[in-house]
Amino acid sequence: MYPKELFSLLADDTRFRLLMLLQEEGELCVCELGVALAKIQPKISRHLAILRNAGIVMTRRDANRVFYRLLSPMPEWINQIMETASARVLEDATLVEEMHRLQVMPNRPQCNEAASTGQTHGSTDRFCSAVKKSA
Amino acid sequence: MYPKELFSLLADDTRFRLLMLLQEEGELCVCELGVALAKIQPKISRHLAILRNAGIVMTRRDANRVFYRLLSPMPEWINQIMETASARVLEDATLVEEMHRLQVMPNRPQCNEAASTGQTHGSTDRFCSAVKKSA
DNA sequence: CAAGAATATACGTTTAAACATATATTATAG
DNA sequence: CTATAATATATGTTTAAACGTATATTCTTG
Repeated sequence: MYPKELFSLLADDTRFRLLMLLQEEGELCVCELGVALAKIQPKISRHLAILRNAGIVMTRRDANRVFYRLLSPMPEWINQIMETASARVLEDATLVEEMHRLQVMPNRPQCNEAASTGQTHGSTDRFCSAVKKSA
Repeated sequence: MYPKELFSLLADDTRFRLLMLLQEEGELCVCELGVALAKIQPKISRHLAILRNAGIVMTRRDANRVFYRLLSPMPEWINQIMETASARVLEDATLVEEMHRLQVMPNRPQCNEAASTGQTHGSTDRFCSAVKKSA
């Protein structure tokens, strides 16, 4: 990935907040991210798809939830930039509000909640990095 | 400046290259930047204006040339991000080509060339940071 | 003063990103 | 199988950034 591409990803507010949240929280599913950012679902999914196609996040399916987290290992230069950005972000109130919405979220899925409920139909918990080729 | 604003500045290719060049070369006038990037003058000026209004570059007038350089002192977090980016940039050939075009530029102005030619009409060499308020 | 050089901006157009709504996909539960 | 939940994508529209061309500004030289 070229610096310009990374900066384009970070220049959109929704994507920037998604990445900051994943950096702080580690792993979140689409509905959690939607609640935290208070944005409608297709908007969250669309921006997550952009991040996924850029190869900067990974996904894990668990039942009918999809959990997102930052690519690991992350290239060091990207890591440095995101760390610097997140240090700045911690200084304003937005992230605090987002994390609060998460904490009071009704029916918030615990990580692996469904996975510990026992098997149902198909097997779950597979990882994929899903970098799609551009058109 | 918020991280999102910085990333928006860096997401445009012309602005990104302008900043990388200023970081490597220290101070360059508009016509030098135009030659290095091989772009038409209004395009260079327009993007320099965006950088200037964002407060990330400073200008110095010398005769009828205007020299640009990075804001100093630069906020540390911005500095970190630009350093990380420029380390990546040094790995590809584009910057080398740009600096070569500078070296072979005909009538390339030396820094302070006109200033050392003696006074003409008005005084020059004033600094300004020129952060314009947004509409 | 007029002429010319370097830079800046205004204006109308083009391009690309983001959007909301609707619908498709994938998986679970019954 | 059907119904429902979570997520993804397709489509047409809106918005904002970048563009090229033309022109204005600022300064120097004579």
